[in-house]
Amino acid sequence: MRLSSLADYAVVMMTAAAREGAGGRSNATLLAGQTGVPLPTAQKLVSRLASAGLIESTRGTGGGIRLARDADTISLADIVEAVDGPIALTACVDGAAHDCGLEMQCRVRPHWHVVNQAVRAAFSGVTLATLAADPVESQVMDVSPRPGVFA
Amino acid sequence: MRLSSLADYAVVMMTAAAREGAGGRSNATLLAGQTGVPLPTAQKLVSRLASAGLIESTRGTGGGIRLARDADTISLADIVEAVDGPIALTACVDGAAHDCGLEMQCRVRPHWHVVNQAVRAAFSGVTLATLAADPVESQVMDVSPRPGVFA
DNA sequence: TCCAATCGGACGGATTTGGTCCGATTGGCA
DNA sequence: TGCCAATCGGACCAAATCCGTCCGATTGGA
Repeated sequence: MRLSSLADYAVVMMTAAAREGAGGRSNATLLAGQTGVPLPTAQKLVSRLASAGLIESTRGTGGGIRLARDADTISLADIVEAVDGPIALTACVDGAAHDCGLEMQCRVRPHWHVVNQAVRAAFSGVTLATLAADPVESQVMDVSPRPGVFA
Repeated sequence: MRLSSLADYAVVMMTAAAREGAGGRSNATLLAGQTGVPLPTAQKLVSRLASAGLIESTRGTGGGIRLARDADTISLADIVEAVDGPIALTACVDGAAHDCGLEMQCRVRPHWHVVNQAVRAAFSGVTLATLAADPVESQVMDVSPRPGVFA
């Protein structure tokens, strides 16, 4: 039940990218410097995030990356799935690969689907805009929904 | 974001053990036969589950294992944490080990705590009694639209 | 007292993950 | 128009973790 390091890094990098503003451009080298992620790893993540359609990348001199959508339309689930693949607690829940090996008419399986959806909902409920918000406010009261909260 | 195979097996085995009834005794060999889990692996799991206090094991001839508590007081979170360790999405959320490596005053960290709690709640909400219940009932409540599928 | 049955911990192999490097592509500049 | 610099994109390799197996320790019955 632990998130992969790559996914963790990706979230941090996307948060840094979001702080550049809507049209602000950045690049892998810059993000690596801001976040502390090793540069080669940052490059790999940029590649994956671009493939998933979360960021747009332009090559060549003066190129860089840019958020493909607004920050409030990108959820934590999007980022994690872009790096780690679909959020699937067990092999049963994702469509493919039913080589469960366990003979019996698995009684547990239908329940996994419910749990999996709950987990995914927890990730989908957090947007990148929330993550990029001022840390002071979010640090003090996170769960309580104060009125007029940025985002 | 995938559960370990060991944890998956443990859930299946605990479900099988719960179907033995409150005071019903079983053993690692029997559970392995019922669930399809390889015997050595089943033994390892029994060991861990006993250490966590979820089951009580007695050695010697005629020994075996037995649920330490009622099935409705054992949650999915208990089983998973007994095998995989604490449910912690990142290294930040579990108390120890703050060797994050990332310099900056991590803006993302306070949010991880919220997500982690939500995930843990999803696991805590499902009891072993629910898992051991008649699959027909749980199947109806399930999202799976097609009738009479599984396996 | 001996024997059989069961749990408990230790070891080795295998798959996945994470990190690094080099090539392909593009825009700017002389 | 040709060259060069900067950037992304994919492939390779090492490391760590996870899974499966085996053997020893312990206990109750005959």
